[in-house]
Amino acid sequence: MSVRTRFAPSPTGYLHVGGARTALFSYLFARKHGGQFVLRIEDTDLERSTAESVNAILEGMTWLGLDYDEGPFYQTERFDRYNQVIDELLARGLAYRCDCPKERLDRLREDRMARRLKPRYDGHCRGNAVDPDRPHVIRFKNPEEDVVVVDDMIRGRVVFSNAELDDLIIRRSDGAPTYNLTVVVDDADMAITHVIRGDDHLNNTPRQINILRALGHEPPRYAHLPMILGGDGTRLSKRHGAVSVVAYRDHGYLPEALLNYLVRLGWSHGDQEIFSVEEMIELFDIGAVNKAAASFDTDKLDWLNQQYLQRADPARIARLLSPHMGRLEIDPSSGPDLVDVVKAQAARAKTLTELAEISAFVYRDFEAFDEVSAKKHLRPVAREGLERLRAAFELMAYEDWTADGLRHVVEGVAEELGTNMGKVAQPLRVAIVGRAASPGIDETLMLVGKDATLRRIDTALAFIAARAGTE
RNA sequence: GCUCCCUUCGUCUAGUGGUUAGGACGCUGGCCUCUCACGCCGGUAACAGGGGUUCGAAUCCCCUAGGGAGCGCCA
Repeated sequence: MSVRTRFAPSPTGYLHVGGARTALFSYLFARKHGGQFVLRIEDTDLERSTAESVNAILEGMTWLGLDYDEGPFYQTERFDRYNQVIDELLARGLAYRCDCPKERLDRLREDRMARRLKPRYDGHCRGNAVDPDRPHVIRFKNPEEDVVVVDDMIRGRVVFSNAELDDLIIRRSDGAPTYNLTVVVDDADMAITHVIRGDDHLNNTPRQINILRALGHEPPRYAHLPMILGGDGTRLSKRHGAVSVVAYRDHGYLPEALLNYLVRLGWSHGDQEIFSVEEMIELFDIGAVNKAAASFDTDKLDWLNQQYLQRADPARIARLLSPHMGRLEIDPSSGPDLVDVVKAQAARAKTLTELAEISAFVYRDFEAFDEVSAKKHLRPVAREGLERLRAAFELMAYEDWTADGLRHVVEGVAEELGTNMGKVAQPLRVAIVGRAASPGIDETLMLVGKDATLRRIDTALAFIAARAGTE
């Protein structure tokens, strides 16, 4: 039988990193075994499910490249099927109608809590003939004896006693089926062989297995993934900044970097840190996934993103960078090829957003010198060097404005002055970039171009003069 | 409260009875160097606690502590 996994989010929010990792692991497992990966939208909670959420989830999946073979299937479109199954359970005496009033249920709950017991429905209506025409819910008749064994691919053997379980509601009084029923029917109908999901579902699993068995199905294999915690070790939430995967895209992260980060959360392969998707598929082993929850560490994600920024095709990075330049109101087509900028800058940024910020100087004059840099490098002693450089640059023809030619000019001026490169290049760098960090001075000059270089040196000389006057 | 799950550097992890407890991020010292970054070399830092079992425990067992999940006409 071919392997079939599924990702089954409920559309009550965006796709967050925890969900994305669950989807990734399901995807990898299916791909590794040559099986299928199914997307199912669990939207039976009409109150909280929204179309925007569905779109956000699909958008996140697409951005990450987690392509599914079937779906998206929507549970709201399968109510007839669920009801058919519930009726069958009812007819076979495996489920029953219950009209216990809320007050009775509340009292039961309080009673049991007071007696230090787990709140649990007592099966009061099991033998009652409840009028089908009066308001009621349908409960599944859970076995009272024995145990249910979950042979989890990550947790190992987990045993639950049926005495701990109660007769759960499978159809609400409004006629809508509930989660534990729909999951089971869908996983069976969709021939899911491996259920990979968050470990918040581990406690639901014995109930689902019981329903599955009542329906005459063999349960699938289960793998319950540990949760992902925020950087402070608490549950992931909006407090932790960008929790939506699409927000990571907007903040300038590469999908392959996020995927790589996520796959290493709870899983590893020796000392390897960098994995392409192809490698993940080849090496991923669900049985080797950790049991303990992991904390999300933005610093490490940043490092990975920088690694990918350096290694990726510059042309592709340039395309992705363009909108980030746009956000700074810069039109890259107005200046040097963005691909050249990417080649010069890629190793210097952690995100596309940062890459755009540190590259803005190529396309437009900066507004003010970085205070610390200017104080250190734009001093009267730098004046003569800048003047000589300016004179030399002015004499250069536009077609000679090359990295090699520019480096010779700067080196030449340093030699004339009998000083080292740093004494000449740093003031020049601050003059044309605005701060003391940029690619090599030759590359930097080349990207900025002759006109802007001369203009900015003039500005810097004026700055030095003004400063000399006030001191 | 009850049931289930979890526990190695700050963080992600390797480790399956004998290791100087390894790697990565971060932090940090240095090298490279026209700056920053990259890269390279080095440092910092962990087996939650207590009992067992064993010649020998991070590894096996028990207890405690701490954390998490579930106990819904949410999923």
